[in-house]
Amino acid sequence: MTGPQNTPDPSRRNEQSRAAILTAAAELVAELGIGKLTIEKIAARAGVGKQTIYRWWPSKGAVVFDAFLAASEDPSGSLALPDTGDLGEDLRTVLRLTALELADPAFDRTGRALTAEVLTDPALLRDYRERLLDPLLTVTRERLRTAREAGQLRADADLDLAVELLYGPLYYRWLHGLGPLDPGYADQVVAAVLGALGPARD
Amino acid sequence: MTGPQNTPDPSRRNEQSRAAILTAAAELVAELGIGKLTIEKIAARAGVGKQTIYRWWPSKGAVVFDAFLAASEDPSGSLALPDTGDLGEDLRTVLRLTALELADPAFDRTGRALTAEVLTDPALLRDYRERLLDPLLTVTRERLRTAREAGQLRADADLDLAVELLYGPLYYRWLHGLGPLDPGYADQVVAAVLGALGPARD
Amino acid sequence: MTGPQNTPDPSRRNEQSRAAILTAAAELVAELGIGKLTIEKIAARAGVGKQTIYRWWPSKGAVVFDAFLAASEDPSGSLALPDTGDLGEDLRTVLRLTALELADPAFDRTGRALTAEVLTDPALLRDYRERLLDPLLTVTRERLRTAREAGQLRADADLDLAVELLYGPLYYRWLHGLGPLDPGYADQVVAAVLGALGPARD
Amino acid sequence: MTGPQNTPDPSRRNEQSRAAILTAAAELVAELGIGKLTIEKIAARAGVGKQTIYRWWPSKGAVVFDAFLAASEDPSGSLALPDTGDLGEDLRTVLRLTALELADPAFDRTGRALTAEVLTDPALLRDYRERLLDPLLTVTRERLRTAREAGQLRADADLDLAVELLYGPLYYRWLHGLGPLDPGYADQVVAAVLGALGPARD
DNA sequence: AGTTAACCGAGACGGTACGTCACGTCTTTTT
DNA sequence: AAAAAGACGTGACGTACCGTCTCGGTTAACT
Repeated sequence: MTGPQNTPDPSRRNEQSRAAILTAAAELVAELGIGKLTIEKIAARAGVGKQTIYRWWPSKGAVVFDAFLAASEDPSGSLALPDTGDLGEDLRTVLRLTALELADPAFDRTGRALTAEVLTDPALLRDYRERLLDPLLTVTRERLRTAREAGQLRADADLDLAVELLYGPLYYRWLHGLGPLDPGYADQVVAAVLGALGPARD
Repeated sequence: MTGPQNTPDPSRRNEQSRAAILTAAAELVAELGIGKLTIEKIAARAGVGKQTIYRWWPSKGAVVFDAFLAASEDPSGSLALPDTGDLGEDLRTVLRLTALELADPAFDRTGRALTAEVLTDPALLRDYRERLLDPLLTVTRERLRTAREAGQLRADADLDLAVELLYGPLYYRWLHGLGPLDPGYADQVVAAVLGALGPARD
Repeated sequence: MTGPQNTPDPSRRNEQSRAAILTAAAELVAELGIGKLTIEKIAARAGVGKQTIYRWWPSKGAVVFDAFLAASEDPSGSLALPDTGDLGEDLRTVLRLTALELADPAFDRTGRALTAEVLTDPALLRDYRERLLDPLLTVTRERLRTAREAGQLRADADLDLAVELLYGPLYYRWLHGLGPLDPGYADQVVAAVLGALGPARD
Repeated sequence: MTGPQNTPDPSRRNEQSRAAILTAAAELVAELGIGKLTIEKIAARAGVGKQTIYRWWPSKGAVVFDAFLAASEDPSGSLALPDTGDLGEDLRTVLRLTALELADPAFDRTGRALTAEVLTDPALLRDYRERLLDPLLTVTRERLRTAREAGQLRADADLDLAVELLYGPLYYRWLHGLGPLDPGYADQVVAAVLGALGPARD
């Protein structure tokens, strides 16, 4: 699923095997971390031949990534930010949730492993962008655009910059373990961004 | 060097071997990336026994990290931000340099590999914090503190937040390949931070 | 063909596939030897599904053996030794031809591979005996019997022994690479057998 | 041990591992035959890494052959034929023993497997010749030479031929399962050879 | 003529073994 | 005592084939 590189005819694919592999991968990455995870262990746990994994995925990282996606991808297909009319409130809601997820110890190991994998493998990064990151950034940007049109942001506010100012610091703090990722921090970041890009105050 | 845990008597250490190992590691990580790098290849290239590496370093990542440090650590021992009196100018200088380094394709592979390693190995992260990141954040914070005392930032500006607002977006953009890391972007970030935390405009 | 054990209805068999398989097997065994030969390669070269091979043959050796037979089996169905009336001359003719074939480098690899297969697989050995070896030994024995009745061999000559004295040494020399398999050697063997079992000389 | 091709420094070899490997190979070939025997099973049974096998032997056949040799090679270093002065008696002794060994069902499987391996692998055949077959043929030839000098064989008897006339038929009968390998058969062969190459009877 | 059953090509599947690589430990010899 | 060298047990790699199993598609033979 990760890449449409040169996989065989997908219509002949065994759906049970695919699901068993993703389940096994998800369990094992939580148990062992990605470093100790091996294709052989995934195959064994899934009750599947190794070749069945190699046939459909190009790398260990791709399997794990798919397993992660299978669990987290919004099945409804649509990702949406709240829009109460109050930009600050909406952004606080989103960033608080983001902070909460990053702060979850259960997420930490998997998240770091996946991040490391994604940063290091250009193909995975592309996939990650397309399937998770870009959609998130886009809906955020759209929420900001609505706000800008409503005069809640400066008319010349750069929305790409705004988005990175929102998520970048959280991510930075999380990866480097610089401090607590609590709702207060999320609020601080939102306040700073609004202070920087909100309507002129004089 | 990375882990001062329970290494043997360092006074008997062979300095030539140490240097050869770090040089070989640096070369190999540039040639192969960290994934294809192995202790055996480092030993072979350095003309050194494997045990000599295992004796002094706890992991492959630690060797690479040391090799990276040996090349980049400020030998003068002191890291400093410029202080021209104009905070904006000084921050632009620093962030432009940071952006320049991140944008350097030669740095990209090594930087990503190292980042992945560091994020994934708590011991390495600690080391990275102590020897590279914290000093950088500290000098930045100190420059901001000076500025705050000079009235160039709000009196209630949170300096930890400020630092993360500065570096976070660059890092975020770099890791995810979201856009160009050019001087203009650095300037935008600085402007936003000053807009958010600068003295009240009314 | 090899095993009439429990194969499906032979009337529905696709003759083109059968021929393509035997041809492919013969080519591949010459190119690769029997060790590197695989059912999958035969199927691929013959443009045939693997199941079509498994349906009709019990083992790789059986396919190869059939391929060999298809090429060498006397299609006239009758194998005969010359009978000029002079036993020595007739035996020399046969053994010289046998030596010639064994000495042919093109035969060497295939012959050895097939021999190894046959010696090792009792079912194949049975087949080999029935379809190739026994007929040969029988006609040889019959020629000797005629000669014995004509007084050219001792009346008490053991014909089974005689046959093995004729073929055994050639085979032994060939398999072990003990010396040249030339007409002279064939003649020597014949002379020895006639010396041993010919009519008493006193 | 089989081939001095490009193995590492033998002085550093672990003798315990070597012995364990040969023992395991011998046991397994008797239990499973050579076809079902695998390097992995040998390694597992011997409690040894696969690499330790690959380091010292070039092929599965070579290991098995070494195992066979280790068990059967005359440790005294000298192989000898009896010499009672009566050639017929001495040859009967040897051929009867040979027939006995070949007829032993316990030897049959291993012997056939080994023979197949040896016939098929030129390097193994060379080894087999040098270490087992040639010494046997040589001592036999020497016994015949002594007899020829004593006038028990024709002066012009070809000793290479004689040797092949002795062993060839036994081997032929054994490999093809043509008949019983009993002392009587051995005696018949000896009688024939003496009849052919013994002193002229008129 | 329509149905049915077998063969056929293709190739995915759960497995086993391959031969290689690197791990981290160890032993031997040299410096 | 540290170091170069490298054999060792371990275990994972990614590949090759095994023999079995669907899956459509043809191709007889039998209603």
